[in-house]
Amino acid sequence: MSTPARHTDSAPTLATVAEEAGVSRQTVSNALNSPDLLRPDTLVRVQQAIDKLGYSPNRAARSLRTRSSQLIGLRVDPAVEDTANALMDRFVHSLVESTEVAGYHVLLFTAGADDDANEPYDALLRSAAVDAFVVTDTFRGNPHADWLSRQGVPFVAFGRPWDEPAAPHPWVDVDGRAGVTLAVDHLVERAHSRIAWVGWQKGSLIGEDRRSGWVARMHEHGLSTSRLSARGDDSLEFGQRAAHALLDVSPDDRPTGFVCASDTLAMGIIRALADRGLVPGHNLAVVGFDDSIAAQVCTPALTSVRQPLEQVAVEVVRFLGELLAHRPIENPSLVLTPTLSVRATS
Amino acid sequence: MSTPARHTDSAPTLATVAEEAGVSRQTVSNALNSPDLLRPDTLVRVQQAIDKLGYSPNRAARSLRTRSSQLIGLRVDPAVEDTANALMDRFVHSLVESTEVAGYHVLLFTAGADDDANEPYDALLRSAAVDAFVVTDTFRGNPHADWLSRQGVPFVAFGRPWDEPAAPHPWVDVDGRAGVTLAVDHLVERAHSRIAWVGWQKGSLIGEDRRSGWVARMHEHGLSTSRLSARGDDSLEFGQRAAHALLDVSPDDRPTGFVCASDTLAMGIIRALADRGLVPGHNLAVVGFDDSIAAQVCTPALTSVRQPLEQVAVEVVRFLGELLAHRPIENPSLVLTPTLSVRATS
DNA sequence: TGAGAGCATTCGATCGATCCAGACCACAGC
DNA sequence: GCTGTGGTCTGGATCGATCGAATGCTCTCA
Repeated sequence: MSTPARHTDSAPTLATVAEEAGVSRQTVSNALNSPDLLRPDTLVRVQQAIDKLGYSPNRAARSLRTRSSQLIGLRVDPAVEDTANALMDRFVHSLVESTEVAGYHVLLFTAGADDDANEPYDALLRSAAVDAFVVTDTFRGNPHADWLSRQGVPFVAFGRPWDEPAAPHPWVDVDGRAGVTLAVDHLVERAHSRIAWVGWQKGSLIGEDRRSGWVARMHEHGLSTSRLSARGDDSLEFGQRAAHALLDVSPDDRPTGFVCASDTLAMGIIRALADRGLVPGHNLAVVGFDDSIAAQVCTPALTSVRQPLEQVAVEVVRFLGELLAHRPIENPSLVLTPTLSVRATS
Repeated sequence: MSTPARHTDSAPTLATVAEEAGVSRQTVSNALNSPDLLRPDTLVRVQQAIDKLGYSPNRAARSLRTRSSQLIGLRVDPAVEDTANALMDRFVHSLVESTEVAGYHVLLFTAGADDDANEPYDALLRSAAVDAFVVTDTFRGNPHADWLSRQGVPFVAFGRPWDEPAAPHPWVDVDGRAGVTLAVDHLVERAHSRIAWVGWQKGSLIGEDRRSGWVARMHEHGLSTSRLSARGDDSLEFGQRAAHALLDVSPDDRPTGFVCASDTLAMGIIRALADRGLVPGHNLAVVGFDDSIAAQVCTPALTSVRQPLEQVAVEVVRFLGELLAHRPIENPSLVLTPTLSVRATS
């Protein structure tokens, strides 16, 4: 088997393999990159030499020559502990798996303490450390997308360019509006008619999109939305306050169902209900958004809209492949539909 | 400002900068790597040329020559959605930040569908894609550590080598036993005397370590541990079953406090209490382990042992630095102490 | 028989940085 | 004046892969 401490020895190179197989360096290179160029018997001979020596091409050398690092940059923001961040975990896992299938790896970086949040993107690209980026900004729009586009930086976004629907870069997004529609339908089926919305400020276009699903579907069901909407920041505290405010009205006006822009807000509502000695379930329902781990393990378990992150990752990587191969993408945008994970709170 | 589509043009190289500054390539290289070798006025001239051209050294070329990629490999396991996995999120963020300060980046990879889980490590190292690894296996021991050590692979572990305390590689770990001790003390202060342990099977050495904190501290307080312990897998369902079993005894024998090996188990206990119409708080207490997001947002919010992951990451990177500089590490192991995040369930 | 086509393989140059050895210069000491 | 020393800077070789052009070879067909 392998010698101990082998990794302190010098590794075999193309030249080593070539000598072992009795061919030239280029032939070994071809055996790896375009095997169909070789005569079958030569290919076998080279393969045996490669296996015998345990050879793997040096990525730095290949990268230098081909001008491609086979790395995809992904920015991870400073660790804010909330449910949305935990959501990224699922996405990152899927992304890593998908990129590997395509022969790439994922490189993580942060914005650092720098004033200019674009700087790290530029630096990584200038030094040819990565071939492209995956940009994710799920809460508000993509502040970087615009700048990156103008700079000619290759990237694919998770999240659509709200401010500029005709943006040229490829993107994949989840239909938040459709997700909320699912939630409303679900509560209507459960005989709820006064269904409230607890979401984000008007500034968040994602928030407005999700909210629009509530407004539209409520009206389609012939239900009123008046005085049933609350807007604030994405915090448990706001969810809690909003629920209390919505419930502090005459009994007939009280909502019996809550649809939220995030699981964090939904958790706040559950806490507000607990403050009042209430538990969501049959008569009172709460639906979150993101299907975070917290939604799954809390008691009672939270019904939540689940984004198909695995599929998002796959599609993002597909776009990346096209982009890096300089193939034109006929339809560089894709909207996927979420599902509803029904649990105890509804 | 910068020209649009600049990244499709060819980037400046050392030679470009050298010409611009009227010096040789080597001098530019020195300006970057050992500025003290240059005369101050030359350094300024070179710096100006660098700034003017917006030059960044090509990582592939540097990596090829210096035989160092400045990348640290980190394996992310297939996305199992549980509270422990979310914990890694915090660690990864901190790790990325710490590595950047040290001039490194983090590269993610998976074990893939391969039979041999060591293969990806070997492949990345053979191809010189990474300089070292960070290995994390928080649930059971480090199955890879042994193999990696024998292969001479440079790595630092988060989690101590339970099966071989004298293992030669550097590692950083959190004192789970001390964390549980904190939890027990906290409940004793709150006047609990029948405090149960809900943890993992005997096979898990981490689990045994945590449990030993409970056993020892209970006895130090002169409290009995008999018939107050449950062991099973790390699932909400087991936590729930265990709590029911522990409570299905005569009233005098019932535990009033629960200390758990994980937040997942604690969530199961909370659910079991809910099944019985009980809510943890004053008379009944539950303490989790990991301080996951779920612990923070569920209702009632869960008291939990918090691992100092940010500090772990910093120390791991410090060890990595020493390791890669081939400096001997006098004391290559470090145990950090967790804290207790006190919330509503206690 | 010899020109031409097609395939398998080889050779030299190259990507962009750093290593290494040595050149140049100013200044001190004998 | 000549050697020695230390601080600066330079040019060529090198890391290990791929690119591009060219070679040798076999086989076909006039």
